[in-house]
Amino acid sequence: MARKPASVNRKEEIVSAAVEVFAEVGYYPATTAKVAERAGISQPYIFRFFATKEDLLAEALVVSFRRMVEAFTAVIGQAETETLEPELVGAYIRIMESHRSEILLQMQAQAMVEPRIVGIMQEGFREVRTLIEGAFRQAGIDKPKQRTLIFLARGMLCNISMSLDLPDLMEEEDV
Amino acid sequence: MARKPASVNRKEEIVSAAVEVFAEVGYYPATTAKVAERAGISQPYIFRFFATKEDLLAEALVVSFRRMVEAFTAVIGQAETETLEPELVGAYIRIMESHRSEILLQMQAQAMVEPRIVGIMQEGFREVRTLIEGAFRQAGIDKPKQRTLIFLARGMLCNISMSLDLPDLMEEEDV
DNA sequence: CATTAATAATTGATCAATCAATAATTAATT
DNA sequence: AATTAATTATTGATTGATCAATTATTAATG
Repeated sequence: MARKPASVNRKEEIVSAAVEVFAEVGYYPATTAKVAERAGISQPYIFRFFATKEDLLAEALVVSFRRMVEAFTAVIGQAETETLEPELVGAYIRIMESHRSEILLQMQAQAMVEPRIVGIMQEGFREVRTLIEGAFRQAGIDKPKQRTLIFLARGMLCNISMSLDLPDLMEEEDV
Repeated sequence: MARKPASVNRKEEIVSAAVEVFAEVGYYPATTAKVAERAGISQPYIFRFFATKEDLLAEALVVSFRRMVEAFTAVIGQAETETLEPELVGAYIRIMESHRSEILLQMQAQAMVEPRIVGIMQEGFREVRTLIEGAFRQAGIDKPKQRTLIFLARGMLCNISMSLDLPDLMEEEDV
């Protein structure tokens, strides 16, 4: 077989492929062979970069939380007090559109029991929560804790609405 | 091996065992052997009642939604308008306490892609949503659609808080 | 030519599902 | 009532497939 030319980003390419495949078929049913195929490399070569499939999942989750935190941080850095919350909502919607697979993967991980994965999810949630609440408080928004809870809760329902293809779930206009 | 005496509830016993085991280790990593052990029967005997492991999952999910709908229906049938919403919240919390595993299983299924499972989840969510919104509307609660969304959203965040052991996530008292 | 990047081939374990056999129960027959 | 026949409930043993992970090789690069 013709060999693939070397790449500096091999590791990132594998993570991106993994996120997609894990989201498409589910982490457990997903095979490392499929991930490799998506990344355009051979299956064993994944294990040059990740000791186990779970390591790969862990890295994918860390990346997805990092992206989210960076997106929110950018908004917080430049939004006016009045528009802060809707802009954070907007940022989340943009992530859901541009990185749907990462959200789908996070959803899977929310129900996993592997201690390592639980730890990463705890850390990710705590970081996001702290960031949002701090921003609300900073902006002088009333009842920041409560507003943060509602913000996160809506996000989680929004995920389900997307994953199960139930747009009605997010309808809120009472006429 | 000494045979187990016949039981009329075999099927329900298997479903209950499956819910527990699926919740404890995850649906995919869970083996039919573990489910059988929990149910106190032999592994192959599961397949007398369920053609596939997925069939068993499907039945478990249907059961879990039925329980939830029944609990909410009972509250709706007897609650005063003023206390309707808090009582529905109370009913949900009681389910989370008494049937934690069913909630954990629903969470897993929220991110699954198997068409059959997606269908069951869609139907379950739609039924719950319709039930709650109808009750809010019936009770003359203002903005029933919006209130339903918030109710469901809180429920979903509450699930995550439970599954990831992050009680802080549901703290809402601003002092 | 030595090092690094990559693949091919293989393995060992796991598990859903099948199949054939047996224990328990019920029904029929004396 | 005892005996037998038929049916149902349940298990033991096995299989065929799948897959993460390892090892041994080969191609590229500087």
